[in-house]
Amino acid sequence: MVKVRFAPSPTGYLHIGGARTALINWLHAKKTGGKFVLRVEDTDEERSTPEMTQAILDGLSWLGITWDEGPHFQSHNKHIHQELSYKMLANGTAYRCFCSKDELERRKNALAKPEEWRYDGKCRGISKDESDRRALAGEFFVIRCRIPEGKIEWDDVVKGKISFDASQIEDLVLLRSDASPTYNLSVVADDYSMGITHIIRGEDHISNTPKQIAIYKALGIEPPLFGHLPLILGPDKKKLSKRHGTTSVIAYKDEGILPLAMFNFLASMGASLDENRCLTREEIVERFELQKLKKSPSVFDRERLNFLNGKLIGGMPLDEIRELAAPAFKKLYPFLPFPDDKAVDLMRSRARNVPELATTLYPFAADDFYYDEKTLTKLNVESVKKNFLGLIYKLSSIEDPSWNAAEIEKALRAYAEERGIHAKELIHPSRLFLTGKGESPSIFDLFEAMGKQASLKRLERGLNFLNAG
RNA sequence: GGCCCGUUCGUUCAGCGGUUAGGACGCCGGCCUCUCACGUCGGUAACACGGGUUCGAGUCCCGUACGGGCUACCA
Repeated sequence: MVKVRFAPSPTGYLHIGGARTALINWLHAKKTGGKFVLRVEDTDEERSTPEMTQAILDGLSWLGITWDEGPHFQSHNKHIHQELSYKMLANGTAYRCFCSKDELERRKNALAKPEEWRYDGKCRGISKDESDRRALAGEFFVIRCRIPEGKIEWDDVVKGKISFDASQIEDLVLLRSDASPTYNLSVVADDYSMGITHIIRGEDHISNTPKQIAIYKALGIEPPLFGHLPLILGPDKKKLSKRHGTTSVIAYKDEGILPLAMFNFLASMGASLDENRCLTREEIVERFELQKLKKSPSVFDRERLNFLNGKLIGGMPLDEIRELAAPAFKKLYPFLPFPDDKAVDLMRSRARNVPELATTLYPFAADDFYYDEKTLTKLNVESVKKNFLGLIYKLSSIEDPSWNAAEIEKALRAYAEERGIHAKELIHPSRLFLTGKGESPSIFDLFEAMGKQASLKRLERGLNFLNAG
């Protein structure tokens, strides 16, 4: 059975890249009927915090990524990892290195090209007896993995064949001088003990893979399958980072991005889904194929995320929209009543995110809004002063039960004809008075959704405003 | 510097030896119309370069260029 894992280190929020890695793993698990396990790589005690762990969990949950197992904490397995390194020491695939950091640094800098430094294997040849003796005597040491000669290669699930010459890989440290296990050791140990079948992670781990394969082999274990995902780039084609603005996935929640939109967006990077709408998670699972992922990196395109989000909002069931918009509205305007469904339904098509929708709902709840300056200056003030009292009178003559878009339109157009003016002369100012904006949905729908009383009140307010000013 | 990975419209995803190189986002224009959005119709725009292989190459191979990643007793 397929078993995959997402193994973040809790040293920061769940960022876009991590979220995508998690998502791909999740999709592959779902697609194959496998399991998705969550493992927190908290072995860096300096930088790991419980808050960050929680933040990552929250991020995943928000996206709708659920885990079948875990979260496991890598730090809990420390002693197992230590034992493993001693096992390697015993079978000769690892050895003690007594070089101090300073000494290593010195040797490195002594090189003509220090940047080409790799551990020189100085302690490789120390005999077992001498090694034991020095260790016993209390000398500090690290345990390093003995990388055998030859090639280390694997068939990457997404990239294809990748090959490293062992000479390029240094004898990496397995156990530090404080006896704490190193990342590569811990990862191998945990992946093995958890029965992980596919290690799907970011491309930035490619160079770790030969090291880990070497450890698997030293331990006499068959390595799992590896798949390395291309990174997500910023608009400048560099690895996405804080410099590019928001990278924490959860921050998009506050920007009004819906989890499903983000899910679609992330799933579509490097994969071909239906580009034109938001799919359900199930549909995405159906279309997903690990082997078909693109090998080259993608640029994070906020425009497309927005598009997807807008599509999602436009096509959602009304009650779902209300549930999203109501809290957002409450947050913006704590003391105002939330407008009814008619208003929500009317305004949703032009909103690309939730806060935007909430903002446009304001005129339905209150009438103290400002008028858009630009639209105001374009207004034919004289015409309004001349005609609006009559318009208000005309509209007020519509009986309450007949207050609907069709009737209102009939009345307004009839009135325009009576006065010998174009309907636009009434429509545009009405729009401004009703919403404060120069653009809105159909004015007649607006009248209807707002209700007779509120509509007329807003028209009066507008007229008074112009008369006063 | 070394090693590894990559390279189709501005962005994104198709294309898997024979296509007028397609779809989407963005942008521009038309339609709809009371405005904006939606929708719809149309337009813009790409195979990094050079060599091979082949009757034929975006598609296969090799170089070059460019981009990216890694190069810790971090993960």
